[in-house]
Amino acid sequence: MNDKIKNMEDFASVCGISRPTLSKYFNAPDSVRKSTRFKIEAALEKFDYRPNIYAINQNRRQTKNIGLVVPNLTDPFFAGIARTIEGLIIDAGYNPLLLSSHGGPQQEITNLESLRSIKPAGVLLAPLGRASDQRRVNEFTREVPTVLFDANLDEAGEAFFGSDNNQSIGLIVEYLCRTGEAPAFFEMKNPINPNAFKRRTAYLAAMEKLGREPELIQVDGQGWNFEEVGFLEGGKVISDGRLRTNTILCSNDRLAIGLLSAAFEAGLRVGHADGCDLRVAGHDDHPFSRYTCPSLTTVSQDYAAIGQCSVDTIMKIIDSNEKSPEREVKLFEGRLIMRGSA
Amino acid sequence: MNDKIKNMEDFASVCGISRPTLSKYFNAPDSVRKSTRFKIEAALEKFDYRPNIYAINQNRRQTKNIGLVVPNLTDPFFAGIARTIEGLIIDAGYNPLLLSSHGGPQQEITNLESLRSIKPAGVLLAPLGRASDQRRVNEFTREVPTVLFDANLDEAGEAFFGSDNNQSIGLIVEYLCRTGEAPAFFEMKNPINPNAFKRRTAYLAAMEKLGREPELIQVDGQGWNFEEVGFLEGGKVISDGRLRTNTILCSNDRLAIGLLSAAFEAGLRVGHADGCDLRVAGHDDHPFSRYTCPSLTTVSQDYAAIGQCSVDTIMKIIDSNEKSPEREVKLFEGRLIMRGSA
DNA sequence: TATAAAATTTTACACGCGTAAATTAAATAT
DNA sequence: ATATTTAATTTACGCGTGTAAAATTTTATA
Repeated sequence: MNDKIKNMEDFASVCGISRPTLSKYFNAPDSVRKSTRFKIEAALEKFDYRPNIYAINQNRRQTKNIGLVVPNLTDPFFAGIARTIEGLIIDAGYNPLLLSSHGGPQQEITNLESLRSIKPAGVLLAPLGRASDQRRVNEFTREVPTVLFDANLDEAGEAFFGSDNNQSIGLIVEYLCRTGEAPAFFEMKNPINPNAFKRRTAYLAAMEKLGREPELIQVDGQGWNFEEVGFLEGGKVISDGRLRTNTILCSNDRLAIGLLSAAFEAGLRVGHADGCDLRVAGHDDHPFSRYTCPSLTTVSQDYAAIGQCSVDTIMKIIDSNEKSPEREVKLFEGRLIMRGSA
Repeated sequence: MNDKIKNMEDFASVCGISRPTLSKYFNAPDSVRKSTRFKIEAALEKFDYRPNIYAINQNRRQTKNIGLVVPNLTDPFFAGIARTIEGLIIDAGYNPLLLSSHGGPQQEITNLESLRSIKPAGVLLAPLGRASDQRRVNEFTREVPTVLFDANLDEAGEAFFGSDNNQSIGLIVEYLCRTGEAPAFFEMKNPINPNAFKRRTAYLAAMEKLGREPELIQVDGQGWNFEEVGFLEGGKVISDGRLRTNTILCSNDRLAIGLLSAAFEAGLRVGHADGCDLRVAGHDDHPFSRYTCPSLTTVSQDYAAIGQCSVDTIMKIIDSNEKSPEREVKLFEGRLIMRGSA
């Protein structure tokens, strides 16, 4: 009892059973006789043995690891999604490995490479999108079962689940047009974030459908400091008096947060009430958009559903152990979140 | 050349060298003769062999893994720190494993347990603080070389590096007193986040030192939704007219963000300019505090230094392969960030 | 060129587990 | 009580690497 348990062999002997049986127990506790299960669990109380994870993974045909790659963890939006999906992976009996691409295509590839060495059973990838190194991502998805979410890439992975930008942007454009002046669309000229181009296109389509003249406000700025871009460039737009409308729809909430800050400093009153100078709306229902001044009108994405669907699908692929014949694509609808800013 | 390389043996033969030499190369490329290094690297171009990480870690005395545990990744403040430290770990030639405790002591222990099975060379832990299961954290730190940062726990780990709350709170209290009315201190009655109690104590000490009457505003609220608490409870404080001063120092920026939102909705003008009703200050220099309305006056922590120091120390411990005789503690000074709100 | 030093190879063993086939023991059904 | 099913054991092998010691080759030094 006072000797150290070093491996499964030792532990099997103190349990009074054989090592292969023990191995079976650790892989599926219910697959052994009840009486032996009690023996094992009693021994587990006394000794603090746990199987060596490296030896396990070296010999298993498949690991229980699932890779989870998001574009940028310092963006609370992705941090929230990641946490949700992490939970779903654990519930499915797998071990999530969370990696952030930090907004860069190089890091994205590095993440996939480092996942490859971990031999994951599957990967859930929210790619950077246009910025991604498509060739190398495709190469990866041919070798490892992968489901894309949030942003799509041509023919990469077994499936894609994301938001229907046409529907969600259409929703808020319609709302804005119905309740006031038609919105201009505020975005970065060369946006690095996923879905930016989709949203631009969706805006143009929605405006055309409503018979309104679209107005794109495309500003300079690099990288992922969207609040800063919204603040600096939004400030210029305001002070230059370039606006033909009093309503601005931002490509995402973080740009809107910066723009709200610029409007505040310029002394503009933002909102839909009488006496307001400007209406501002965003997209994503960012965790902080409830607490901007005024609170931000936006569209929320159904990330519970997208996450659940992504995890279910990767599990199905893993279990069936075969690539699905056709690539599944499913888009989820956004929900209008009406608040003070528009 | 068309046969698959399955292991180091196979790869050694196509390189024309022995397997142990190859093993040596992968562990330290410069430890082999230049001519053989070229042979290996030429072969690496042709074949896509990479050593099996599970076999490696099973046989090494030590893995190259470093655990990195933060209280809550959905808080952009911690997400930023985590990213910084991740980079430092990689630069040191180690493999970071990032885990978030999601604000809960149970998850914190789960994280440590799951790290244990990975047999990390060392762990950098930003604990929950008062909420932590101290006994079990201590148990862990006795078995695995651990450096604490951000929040301290009695005698846990080999070292602690964090901010000097006395200095930083003292700094902003002094500033606020010097430029206007003395601040009340806004915080949660039962705060779950690290450092909250330290800051309360620091506030009381700073006020006493300046000969001012302290005023604690301790509000209800649970969990990590600090913005919501700041908004809801701050709104009550404002509407109840409970304030004896026009200046509020919040325990952290996220509370301040909520409070600013409440003040805005109540029609109060926040800032230090003439005609303002309220001054609000925070602590941490949260990534979004630049873009609140008005922008938030706060104190920034020196996380570049804290991160660097933590990584350097864990590396020193790993290299020397011995527990340091005494527990090192080092506190870094904060810097006043003067902006519009106070 | 002889010698010393460094790098490499050979040999051999270890790590801790998964897994498969054949055998034995126990639980369940007849 | 016997036959049948189910579970456990035994035996044996494999996974892909680290690592140590001794023997050999290559390179650097004198």
